[in-house]
Amino acid sequence: MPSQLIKIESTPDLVDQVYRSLLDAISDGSMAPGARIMQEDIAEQLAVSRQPVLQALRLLKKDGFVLDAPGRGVLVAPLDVAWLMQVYQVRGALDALAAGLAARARCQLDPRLISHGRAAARGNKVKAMMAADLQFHAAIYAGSGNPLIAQTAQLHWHHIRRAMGAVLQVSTMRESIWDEHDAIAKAIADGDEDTAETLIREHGE
Amino acid sequence: MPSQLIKIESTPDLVDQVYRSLLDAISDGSMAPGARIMQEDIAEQLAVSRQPVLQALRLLKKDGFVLDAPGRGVLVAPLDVAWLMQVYQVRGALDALAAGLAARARCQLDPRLISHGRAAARGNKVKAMMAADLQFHAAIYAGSGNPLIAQTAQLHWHHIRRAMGAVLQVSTMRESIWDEHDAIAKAIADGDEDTAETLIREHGE
DNA sequence: TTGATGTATTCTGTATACAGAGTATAAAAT
DNA sequence: ATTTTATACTCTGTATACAGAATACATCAA
Repeated sequence: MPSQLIKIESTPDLVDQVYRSLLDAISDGSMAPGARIMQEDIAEQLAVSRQPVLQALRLLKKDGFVLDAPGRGVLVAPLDVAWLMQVYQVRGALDALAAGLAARARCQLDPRLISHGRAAARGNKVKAMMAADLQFHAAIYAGSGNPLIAQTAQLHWHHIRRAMGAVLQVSTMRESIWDEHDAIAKAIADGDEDTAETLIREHGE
Repeated sequence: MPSQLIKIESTPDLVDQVYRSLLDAISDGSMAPGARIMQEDIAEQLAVSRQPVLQALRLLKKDGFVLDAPGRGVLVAPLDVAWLMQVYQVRGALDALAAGLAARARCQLDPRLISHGRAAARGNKVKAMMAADLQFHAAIYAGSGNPLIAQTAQLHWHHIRRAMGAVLQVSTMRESIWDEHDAIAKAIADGDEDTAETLIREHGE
């Protein structure tokens, strides 16, 4: 054996690539809600056959990002306020669970997450703010020791990201959010489950 | 217009049928954990081409019921104790959320759910017990007014069903469970959010 | 007998081909 | 002019075909 070799990354599976590509486009709004999706168009744009596109669309359908339009193929799911509230509710419950578990594990979150978040909040790039927010929450998911939480919540974040990009509620993205994040991180580090859960619940508005 | 017509049920989509068929087989244990899945075999058994099978397997992979076995296709996900604990944790959080929301809505659960459950608990058919249990919890999900909860939790129940069927922990399926269910239903009907949440958390062991 | 190498088989993923369902358009009748 | 009907077109879902990757087996050498 020579020195340790880096593991070869698994095949770049076309279906997966198409899935991510479409998910990105839908999340960042470049595919408008309600827009009709035609397999052939996508396939041509991505230079693949319709087969991977078909499969990717089915995955997105399962996630709720596209809807069946019985006679006309599929549509990008419209942004429904009620639906979004439901997403927030579920994500809130997952956040609370994760925060509690992370607190029990006395997980020490990287302080840079918060300082970077504050820096982003002072800027005016919505994307950067959301990325920092997601990173903070993802760190809590990771700290919970339950990867299923991250897996489930990740999807919800894409829905939220979509809504954020559309509504552009920059005003609500205040630095006060990072005060709350700071408090949450402290409670988790102190192993104070109840406080962590309560804070992150309130944080969810 | 004649009287209102019942909506026509959507096309019976082969992918969906294969998906359900496989999910059932995996959940009830007729496809053993760790068993290797060959697309061609499944396709032949269900009298369809490999195409729908391929897509159904991808959906199951996303759900965690089958795993990639890089060189050997896919295999039925082995029953991992750690994984199952994670599933329980997440489902517990969803249950608590649903119970709280249902309580806020002062949802009246059908009392027959509980009487049927007690009847099943006195019997010795594991399947009937689990079905009754699921029905009770599903009623809470429905009462929460947030369909996303039901959708998410449904998948977890399949994982649990799989584990139950394998371990056959009949002993824990006591009638005491239905006393707890009864108390939960009462708390929900009374609109007592905190009690409902607390009870269902404890109920989750 | 054990190890390694080359070959054949097997299985997956992607592309192309085909058939069915639905919509839209155009033409005809009232 | 409006409504109805027929025809053509478009798009999806399924089947078949093809190519590549990985494993298993067999053969050969030490």
